[in-house]
Amino acid sequence: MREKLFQYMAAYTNLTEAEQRSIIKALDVREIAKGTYLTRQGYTLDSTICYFILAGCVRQYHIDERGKEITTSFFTEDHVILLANFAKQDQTSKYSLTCMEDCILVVGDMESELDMYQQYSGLETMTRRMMENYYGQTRNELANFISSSPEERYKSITQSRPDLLTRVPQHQLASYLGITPESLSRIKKRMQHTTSI
Amino acid sequence: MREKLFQYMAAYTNLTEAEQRSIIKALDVREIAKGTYLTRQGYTLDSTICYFILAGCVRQYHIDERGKEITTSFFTEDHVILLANFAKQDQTSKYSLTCMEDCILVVGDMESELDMYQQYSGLETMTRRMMENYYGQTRNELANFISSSPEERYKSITQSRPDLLTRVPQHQLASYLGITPESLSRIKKRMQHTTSI
DNA sequence: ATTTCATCTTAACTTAAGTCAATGCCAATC
DNA sequence: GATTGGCATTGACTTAAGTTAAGATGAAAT
Repeated sequence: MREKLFQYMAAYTNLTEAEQRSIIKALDVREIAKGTYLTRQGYTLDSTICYFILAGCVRQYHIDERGKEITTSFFTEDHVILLANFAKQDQTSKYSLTCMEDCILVVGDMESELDMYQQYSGLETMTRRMMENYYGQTRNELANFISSSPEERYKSITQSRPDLLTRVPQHQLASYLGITPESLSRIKKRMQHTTSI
Repeated sequence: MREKLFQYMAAYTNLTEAEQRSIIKALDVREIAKGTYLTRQGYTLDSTICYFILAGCVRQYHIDERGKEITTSFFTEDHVILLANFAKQDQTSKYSLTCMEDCILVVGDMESELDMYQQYSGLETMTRRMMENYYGQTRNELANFISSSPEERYKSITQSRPDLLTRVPQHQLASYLGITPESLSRIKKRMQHTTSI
């Protein structure tokens, strides 16, 4: 599974293969069981921790003021989660993170990565580029969400992330699209009619 | 105006003041007139360019398939724009960027910044941290947008970015909230009633 | 086999946003 | 001062999403 990291890193780095190998060897790769929580809303968190998803699916959600559960992200293969972004001022977590499947994650500690950046000068460049990319992707995701209606969002996700349709329950997917499960049901029904003509 | 950069950089860097000064001196700071376009939808763009906003407001928008203009970002003070994220495969721009006010921007070229990273070893660390932050902020923005209704979004923006309410026309703000100008009008009217009780 | 539970769907009804058209407002221009 | 154009609001109407409640399905548990 570590092998997957080579392909991924290749796009961002000019580190030598030897360097890549020793970096990857040093990484903390963990298998984490379905149902495990990486953090829970309201719990104090270690904001130096980050995750890179090699395999599996991690759901981000929270319970809002009215007691409703709202899913705001599905992190899957090649996605990165920075717990720093989950922290409120008091260092408790705004969101819960739960593994929807058995996952294989690289667990990173931003503090100890600083040592790695010292050892491998190209590594921080790689990380910077990756972050620039994640930033951009997320801005585009946001732009997409703003510009489209619930129905368009659903169509769009069937294109961009078709795996999600089978990997996660519909009511969580609905929530992630900003609508109720009932609305998603209706949208799918509407689409059956119009696409079969 | 360059002075503002010191304060901002301080939060991300351990560069010496002398280093910071020479970096800032080397930056390309430009005054750009209201109405200027930084890029236009459909035009070929230079995806190595990035902007840091020292003062002013830059609007991101596009014309959708039905010919409607949709505003998807307002970049203001301390925000960063990476044109790389605007590029389609053919290097034309998905979005237009226009200055809503006279702006003062740091105009960066990601290529030539590589030289700077060589000269100042702490600079890339600073950029990496900034990008990690932007990534996180945008993920939270997206989570916020997903979790809230149009009315909640409007309330939320009056808290988080009250300046926007006066800086940009209402119909563009409405679009940015994912609704029509008419709906925004009604939301404001509703709120007058309920808050005055 | 039965129960339990979660999930998805359907229906009836309410609410809010979209649409279309008209009006008022203001600032810029001639 | 009259006119134009852009913007914000309002009203009437349509459409779609939210809400509530009731079934249908299926998988897991007993």
